[in-house]
This record gives sequence, C-alpha cells and structure tokens, in this order.
Amino acid sequence: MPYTAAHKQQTRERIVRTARRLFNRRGFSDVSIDEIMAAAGLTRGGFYNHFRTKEEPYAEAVTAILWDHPAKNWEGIELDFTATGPKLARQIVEAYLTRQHFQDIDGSCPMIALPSDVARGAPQVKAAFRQLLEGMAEVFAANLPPHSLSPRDRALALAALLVGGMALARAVDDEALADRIRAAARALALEVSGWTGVGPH
Amino acid sequence: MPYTAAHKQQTRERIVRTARRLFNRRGFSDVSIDEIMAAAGLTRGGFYNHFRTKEEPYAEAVTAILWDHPAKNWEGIELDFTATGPKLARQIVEAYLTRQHFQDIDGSCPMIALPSDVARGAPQVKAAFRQLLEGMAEVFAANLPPHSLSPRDRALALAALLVGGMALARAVDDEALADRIRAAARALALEVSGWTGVGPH
DNA sequence: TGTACATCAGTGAACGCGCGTTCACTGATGTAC
DNA sequence: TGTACATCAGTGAACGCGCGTTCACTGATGTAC
Repeated sequence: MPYTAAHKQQTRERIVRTARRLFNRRGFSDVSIDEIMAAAGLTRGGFYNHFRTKEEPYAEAVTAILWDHPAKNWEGIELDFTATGPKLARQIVEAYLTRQHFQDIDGSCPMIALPSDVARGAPQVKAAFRQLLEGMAEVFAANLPPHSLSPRDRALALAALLVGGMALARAVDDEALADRIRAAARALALEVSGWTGVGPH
Repeated sequence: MPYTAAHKQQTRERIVRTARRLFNRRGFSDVSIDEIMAAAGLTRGGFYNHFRTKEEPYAEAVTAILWDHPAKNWEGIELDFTATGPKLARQIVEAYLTRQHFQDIDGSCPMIALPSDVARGAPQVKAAFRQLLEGMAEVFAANLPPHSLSPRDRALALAALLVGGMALARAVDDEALADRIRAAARALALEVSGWTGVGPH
C-alpha cells in the first residue's frame, strides 16, 4: 500500500489548516479551491482525493481551532490548560479579548471571523459552530456561581458578549473605537462573572 | 428633462432596498448584480446608471435599516420613538432579541446578518457599519447611570451582547439553543443596564 | 392645445475571467518474491 | 539484498457556467415652441 494512510491524513490536515486560515480571512465564497491547494503546496485536482465538496473542509476548519489549543498564546496570556476553575475561565476571557486575538485574523476563533457565513452555511457547518460554542460555554458554566440566571444561561450570555465584542471591533473602521469595544466587553464580562477577584491570570 | 430626478432617486432607493434584503440573506459575494436588478424589476445594465461598483449599494444597504425606523415592529414590540429615556432603551433591547427579529433575516439588523462580511469589506462599508453601532450605543449610553464603567463603555458592551447573542443564535443549528441564547442575552442585558425596573415596555 | 425634439433611464448582447468539478494520466512509494 | 509490480496521491488540462462590467441602443418622458 504505497503512500501510507498516515501520509494521506497528514496532507488532509495540512489542507484543512490552510483552508481555515484562508476562510477566516476572506470567508467561504471568496476563497477558491485552487488557492487553498496552492497555499498547501498542492494542485487543484488533488482536492477531490480528500473531500467531496468545497463545504467539507469548511466545516472542519471551524473546529480546527480546537487542535491548536494548548499552544494558543495571545498577548502572552498563555492558556494554561492545567489550570482549572475560575482561573481558567478568566484566562479565556482575557485571552479572547486581547489585541493579539483581534489582529490574528488567520488564527482567530471562527465564531468571530465567520458568524454570518456560518449562519448561511450548510448544516454540517452550523453543527461544527455549535460544538465550538458549547465548548466555550461549558468552561464558563462550570465556574459560575448560582444566580438569578442559571450558570449555563449566564455562560451563553458571556459567550455572546465576547464574540459580539470582537465581531463589532473587527467590523468597525476606527481603531480607537475597536479598542474601546474590546475593553468594555472585557470589563463587563469580568464584572458579571465575578472572576475579577481570581487574580490576573 | 425627461424622467424627473425624483423618479431616478426612487428607482435607486428601490434597488438599495432590494439589495439589502438579498445581502442580509446571502452575504455580499453570493448575490449577483443580475439578481438584485431582476428582483427590483429592472435589467442588468441599468445598475451602472445608479452605482459605479457592486460595493456602493452594499454600503448603503447597511444603513438602509435606519430608513425604516419607526415602522419597525418585531413581535408586537413597537418601537415607540416618542418614548424616551430608559423606556426607549429597554424597548430596543427587548425588540432586538425577539424571535421575530431572529427570523426576519431579510429585514434584520445588518450588524447581525453581516458582521464578518463587513469586517472584510471596503472602508465605506465599515464606516456605514460604525454609524449603525454608534447610533445604538448613543441611545443606550444616554440612559445608563454612572458606574464603574462609563455609560459609553457600558453601552458598547451592551451592544456587543445584543449583536453577539443574535449572531450566535443564528449560526447555531439547534432552535432550542438559539432561543436560549437569545433569552440569556436579554436577561443579562436588562440586569446590567438596570432597565428591568422601567416596566414591560 | 398639439407636436417635434432632446434627454437619459433602462435594455440586453457581449467581453474576458475565474470558478467548482471531472478525468485521463503519472510517478513516488510500500510490498511480494 | 535486489527487483518487478500494483496502488493511489497528486497532476494539470478541460468542461460548462455565472460573474462584474461595458456599450451601442431604444423608447418613455418633460420641455420648447
């Protein structure tokens, strides 16, 4: 069996990583299969050895950010995944709303880079998106005290605040305003979560 | 002077309204000029009597929602623009996060329908987007008490919460989850704004 | 009031181009002997 | 160890198609007389 299965899977992953970077930056429709394959060091035709349609790597790209996890490092706020509890939750809030994450379009969380594209996307794309959201909400919910809102509801609202803050910041043409939106979202998130007190990561 | 200036402007507005509906639903790239013109009851070529490029009506479509204002009516929560103060602010929060607004893709607030498209868009598109955001933030800021966060910062964070909540709800493939995100965002928005007490619109 | 005219909003064929996908191929590789 | 072979990942030309934009035109309209 020439070309091991491992080799093929490596190539496939390379294509998805490349696709993710391009989709994050320019959206689904404005990226061509040609571009993806060329950026991955391959040629057009090979794409269909790995995927049946253009939407297939798109759905995978949405969750591909999870592969990178412990390596992710925005603004020196290393996500220490051995940390637990409110400390980890706070780290996520802080890291999510950094200037680094704002600028890192390629490596950005797809919930920021692609929400409107996903809303129009195929079911498998929306399912991948949901998986990402649920992952974030779970970490938050596990670290919220009981309240008038259930931890899960509060966690979902927090996710909305983070994602919304970054999405608005990215969509605006004024850097000072973008910074201010980020800072405001961060402050409100820490305030309503009660994680202000757990120390600066 | 055949065809009055008023006639031309009417046609132009009709094109922008049609474009807005289509862009809201399918994004910038997936809508063709042909489609816009056909949906507006015209033919391809005439487009360039009104606009120089495809991006021109796109930028206008983002702010076109402001034209509709007092007529907008989501879930029976009529925005009564003679209302003022916290009452109006609360009305906006309530109306924004209704199921009606969730479902009304065509007439939706473009901040929800297009954030990632706008983030990749031309400067004039981002400027239009900012205008919309500032409009919402101003109404909020005018009705927030002084606090650890300035009214304006708090208003921006509230806008992020509303827009983020709806964007996430739309991007998810599970209706119950979408409802829950909306409700959670609404509850948190009312809680942190202090508008809970101003009565049910 | 009626008519001839000039304007320009709207038409639709045509342009060059890049897209997603298909397909016959080729050549690097792991395996059998 | 060396060689002949079968596999299939990767190649690149070709396909039909729809796009944004251009352009020569046409015909409905307001105006001048």
